[in-house]
Amino acid sequence: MNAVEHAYATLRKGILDGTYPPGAQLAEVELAGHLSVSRTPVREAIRRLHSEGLIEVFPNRGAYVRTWTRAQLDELFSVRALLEGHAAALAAQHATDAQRTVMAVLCDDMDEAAAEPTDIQRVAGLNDRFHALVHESSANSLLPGMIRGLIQVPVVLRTFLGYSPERLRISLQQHREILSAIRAHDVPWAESAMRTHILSARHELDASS
Amino acid sequence: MNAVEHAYATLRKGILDGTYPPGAQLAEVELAGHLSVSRTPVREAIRRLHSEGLIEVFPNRGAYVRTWTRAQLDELFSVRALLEGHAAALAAQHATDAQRTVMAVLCDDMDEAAAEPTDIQRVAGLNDRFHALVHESSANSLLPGMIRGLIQVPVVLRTFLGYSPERLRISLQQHREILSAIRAHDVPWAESAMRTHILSARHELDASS
DNA sequence: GGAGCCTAAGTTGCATACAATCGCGAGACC
DNA sequence: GGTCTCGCGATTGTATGCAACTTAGGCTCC
Repeated sequence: MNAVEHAYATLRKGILDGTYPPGAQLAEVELAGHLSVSRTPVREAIRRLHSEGLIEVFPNRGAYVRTWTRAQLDELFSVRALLEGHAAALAAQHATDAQRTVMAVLCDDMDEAAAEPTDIQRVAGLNDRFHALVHESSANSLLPGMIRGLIQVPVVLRTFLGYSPERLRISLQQHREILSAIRAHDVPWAESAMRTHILSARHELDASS
Repeated sequence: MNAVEHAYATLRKGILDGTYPPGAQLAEVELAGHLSVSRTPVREAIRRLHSEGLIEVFPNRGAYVRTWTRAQLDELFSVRALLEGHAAALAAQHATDAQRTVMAVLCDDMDEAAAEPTDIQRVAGLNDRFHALVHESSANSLLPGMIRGLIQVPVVLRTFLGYSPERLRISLQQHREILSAIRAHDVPWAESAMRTHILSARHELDASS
């Protein structure tokens, strides 16, 4: 793997898993030493993470892990509901049979993984793949990239981990409903089901703090 | 101005005004010489433009001005209608009196500038400011940045320049309607008027080719 | 004659050295 | 005692040199 990719992946992972908590400074020389690369690829990785909104950059003063306010997270979920709803609507029109089949398999796998309380991490991974597949099925070349920039925010990813078994069951049921709508080629239903799914998660976030 | 900013601004301008046409290669050494800076800031500017979707980067093979297909432009306008419509809806709820006043002034200025056929460029500038103000008035910290990434595509910017006097009049009238809706705090009206404005522009683009 | 390889030129990727800028603290002055 | 200023340490910003990769051309071999 090339140096930039290595630095980018490691930094991103560190931000998401809390190694670099919100507000922490990302000093170039320190990171370069830690990653065994020079400052150049570190700088490039930092700029890339900045463009994705994961970190803030102050000219001549360094880069810091971005902090999110409650209000910003609410805005984020609103926009996400808008875009993911649109993606689901398009998926209801354009998803291929193969894509529908994989969605069903992912739903089954999630049910299975959810039965084991220790597999939460695995459920989260399958959840990501399910959503990514819906975006991809929209046959729109812009949406996946735009949504990806939204859902990688740490808090969004961690939302899933705090779910109760009951709440998790509801979330998986919502996936089933989205899939049903896409299978039925029912555009408004798909859009609405996805919006419900996202806004429901936002409510959970608000309630849990 | 620092070197990166200089390189970024110059490159971006060159891409938008056609100095670097779609598909053209952006060689680092050549640009560095032309801009009187080293390759380092040029590289950073290129990466930034890449993250904004204006150029494509192939690892080890260079950067090229992005080309847009008809289908991608259609998708772009669809997403834009979605996001700008949402922004208008929020603006109807949150715009301040001062912001509404400036919107009205911008509409007046556009009418004035549109009377002179030579001032098309000025109309385009005022149009940008009007839309940016609506985004800002949404009181949402994510939307302006996301929409900005969409509307800076060369073809989108140039759409305006090809308008007939009659078509231009319609566009300005649509601005007035959006403003009326925002003034009336009528959320669905504002969203709908903005969507109409964007999708109408998309139709114009389709028809003119 | 055609396919494959090999070499060389040109480009990007990365490392390192130097320059510019910022922030903080010590000191002087009011 | 408080405030302003100067200077130093630390960090980012930029330039340049070398390494690695890609590609195109010509050559050899089949």
